[in-house]
Amino acid sequence: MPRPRSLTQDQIAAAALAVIDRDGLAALSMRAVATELGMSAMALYRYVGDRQEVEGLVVELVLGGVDVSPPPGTSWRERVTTLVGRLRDQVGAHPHVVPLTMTHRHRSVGVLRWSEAVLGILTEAGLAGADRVIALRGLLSYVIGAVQLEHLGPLSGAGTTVIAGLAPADFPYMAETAGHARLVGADEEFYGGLAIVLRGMCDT
Amino acid sequence: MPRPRSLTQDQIAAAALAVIDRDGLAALSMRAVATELGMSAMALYRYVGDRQEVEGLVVELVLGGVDVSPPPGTSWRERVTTLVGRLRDQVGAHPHVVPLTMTHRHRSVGVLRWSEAVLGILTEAGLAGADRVIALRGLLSYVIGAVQLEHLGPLSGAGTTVIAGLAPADFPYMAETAGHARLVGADEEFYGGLAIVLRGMCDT
DNA sequence: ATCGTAGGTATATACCGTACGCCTACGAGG
DNA sequence: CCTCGTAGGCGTACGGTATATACCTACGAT
Repeated sequence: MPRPRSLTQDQIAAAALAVIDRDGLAALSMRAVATELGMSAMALYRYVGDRQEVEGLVVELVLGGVDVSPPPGTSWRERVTTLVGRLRDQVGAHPHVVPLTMTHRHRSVGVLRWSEAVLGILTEAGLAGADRVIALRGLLSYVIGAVQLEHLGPLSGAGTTVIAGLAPADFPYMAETAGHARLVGADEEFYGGLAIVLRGMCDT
Repeated sequence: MPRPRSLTQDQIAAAALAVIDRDGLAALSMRAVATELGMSAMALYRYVGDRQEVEGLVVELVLGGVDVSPPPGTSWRERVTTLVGRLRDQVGAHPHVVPLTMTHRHRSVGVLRWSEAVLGILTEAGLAGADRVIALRGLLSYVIGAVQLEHLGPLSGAGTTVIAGLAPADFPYMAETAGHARLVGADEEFYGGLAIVLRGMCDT
């Protein structure tokens, strides 16, 4: 065989992630990734078919790094909380990737492995059939939404500006809540919401 | 004053939404919106500063259309369920807009009005202070995540393909769950998950 | 040493957002 | 009624994007 491959897809993913972490998601382009790798833009197309595929690789790199071995010797709720927390931490380490995780989540085997682990714990908790399906999807929904809310919320404080500038009298509850919200940390908020979901999931 | 404005921002938003609904989100461009309105691309910049602003207008158009008047004469859980359902329906009517709602959610007064209404119901339910903050954010997280899971999941069945093709023996729970999942309708799944969140939110 | 495969690059196309400059339609003041 | 200034709308141009195509070339097996 002629000329061995000089690049792996992981290297491409790592280069793309480096670009995103450094310059933001908008800076991700085939040219930028190629430059990061010291190659021509078109050279990438020997390894990926598409820009979309590069994005998928980045998501896989980020989401695949989650440790899905459940912590032993604790209650099922604590174990799920740990797995959820690890997912959150991994995404939180690369905030700019958040929008990508959404678009490419469904093709990630990392998410699949994570879901499999969570399903195992839910099964131990006594859930089965449709209840278990709904519980997993509910959990996934919460995590996806919460992570996005956390990282895409106050982008440059624009959200707060809208609240502050727009007739506080018309939004009395929001105004009051905003005061409380400042005192609630991100962790407390995230794990508090998670506790709500876990509490409602089954009786035991 | 010379020459009255011939366009409102709502017309631009409607045109952009029409493009998105017809040709998908990727087809959204200043040129496409302008063509939809029968104008030159640059004419839009008399009314909008930016492509981002157009996107914001679309989100506002979609999210602002949600009726936030709580249905009378029912329990607080039912009322929240109704408001959440209306939000889901509105977004569900324009699935291609989902990724935009995420990016521009924080600047939407529609979301603000919706949150205000939900907060009112939560207050009646006896929630206050940090609990209420966490409950609202938990609810928002669930809705955001669930809507995305619903509309961005099996994009052209790619997700299912991954599950099916990838060693069912390594993912026994996922394989089994997939069977159950096919029998659970989207509505059942969505409102089932919502019920979990509402159940865990407070005791009464 | 040679040859075919496949890596890498250079070029070209089509599209994008948008800065700039021009023409012109229009409403108010004389 | 006529004129004038403002601001609407458009044409062009620039720099960016993804990617198709065609080419040269480095390499490993023969």
